[in-house]
Amino acid sequence: MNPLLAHIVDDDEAIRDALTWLLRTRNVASRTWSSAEEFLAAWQPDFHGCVVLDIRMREMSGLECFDVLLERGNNMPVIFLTGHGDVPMAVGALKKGAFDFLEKPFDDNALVDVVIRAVESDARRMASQEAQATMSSRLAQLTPREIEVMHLVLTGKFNKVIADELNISMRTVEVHRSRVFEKMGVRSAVELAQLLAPGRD
Amino acid sequence: MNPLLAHIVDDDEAIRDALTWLLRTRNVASRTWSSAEEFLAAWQPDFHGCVVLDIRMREMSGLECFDVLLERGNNMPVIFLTGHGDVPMAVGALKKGAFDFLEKPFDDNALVDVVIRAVESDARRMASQEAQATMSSRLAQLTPREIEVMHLVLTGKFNKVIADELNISMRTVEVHRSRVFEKMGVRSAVELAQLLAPGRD
DNA sequence: TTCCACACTGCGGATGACCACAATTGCTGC
DNA sequence: GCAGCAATTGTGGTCATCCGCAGTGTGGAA
Repeated sequence: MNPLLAHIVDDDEAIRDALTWLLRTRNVASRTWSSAEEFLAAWQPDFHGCVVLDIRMREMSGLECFDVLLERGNNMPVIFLTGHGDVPMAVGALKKGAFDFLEKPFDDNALVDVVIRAVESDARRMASQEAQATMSSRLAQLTPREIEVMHLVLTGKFNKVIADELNISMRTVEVHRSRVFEKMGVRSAVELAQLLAPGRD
Repeated sequence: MNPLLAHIVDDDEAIRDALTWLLRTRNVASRTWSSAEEFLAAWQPDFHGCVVLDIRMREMSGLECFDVLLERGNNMPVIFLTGHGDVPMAVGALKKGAFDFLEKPFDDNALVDVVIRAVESDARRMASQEAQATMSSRLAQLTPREIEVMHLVLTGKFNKVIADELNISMRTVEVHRSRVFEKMGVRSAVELAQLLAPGRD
């Protein structure tokens, strides 16, 4: 259903092939690109899995490619490979959010383990992001006034108080409140609060 | 009120003094130790600020010291300094949660900037941890039955339904519910949900 | 102009939440 | 045994919520 997938960006065909083969034996599919430019041209916001990125490549380097991905809002974990890395480079990459930073020659199993952790991490991210997308689409259905009322409801205020603050009648607040519950698919203010505040219990 | 504080662990007195002086000019206080052992012996769970940790020291290394801190549940950001670090060492430290990893010779201003970011980050952590501690102490005051009822209340169920599920009368549920609100310092189920689900809006 | 979404309001009733008053049972510790 | 806490239940009343029914007004789209 959700195939594990690694995006391999390296200008060395031997590395690409070796990695692809290695990952296949561990049940992870691969897509390969021979340059950062090529990968970036193909990249879409809905890409999932992880990125294995060689640092030293002709033209655009892996680090530059990473920066572009960050600008574009990429969410996939990025694993760097390098033969000539130094400490500041590794530190900088990790602090920017890279998933890992491995030096060549690397242990095959170690790399595959890292890739698997990365794709699994991405799968978890996708799952939580999906729930969030549902929320956003529901919130988008609310009228401005409904959103306003919803926020006040979420503070635990009585309808009477909300009515006073908005200078409208209690009945109107009730109507908005009811519509909010209906559109958000909940049956009480508590459920709404839980929905808008995930990760609990 | 909350003095910015750096814990400097380095067996080179010249470095300790230089760092202390540098930080003082930027309004950050320092405490210094000449070995990891000495620092660990003094360490208390309520230490705050940040740790500046040299990696190569006689006896216990900075990395070993870091591991001990992690076991003990240290929360302070740890900044590593090293003259002979390598990439795997830096990557390992950062993935374990180190705040930064700097190579000597380092730029004075850069280090001070990092330290300041670290102590500020710790101050934020302390603030949120404090709120969480308040929560925990309040939750600790609840009886088992009250906690049980609270969880059901937080699902948005009616008192009647909760009563059925626990095989008790509605009146009893009301009493527990009321005590929960009282002990948790809230006035409605929505406020309770907000309290137990921070970081929203 | 007609239709429609949105905001607004009132009335009255059913249901749920909350509370003061009052009380019983069981267990723990002095 | 008695004090104290936790859990339990009932009565009766007040306040809040929820909802159907009914209606007004406004601004934008067809």
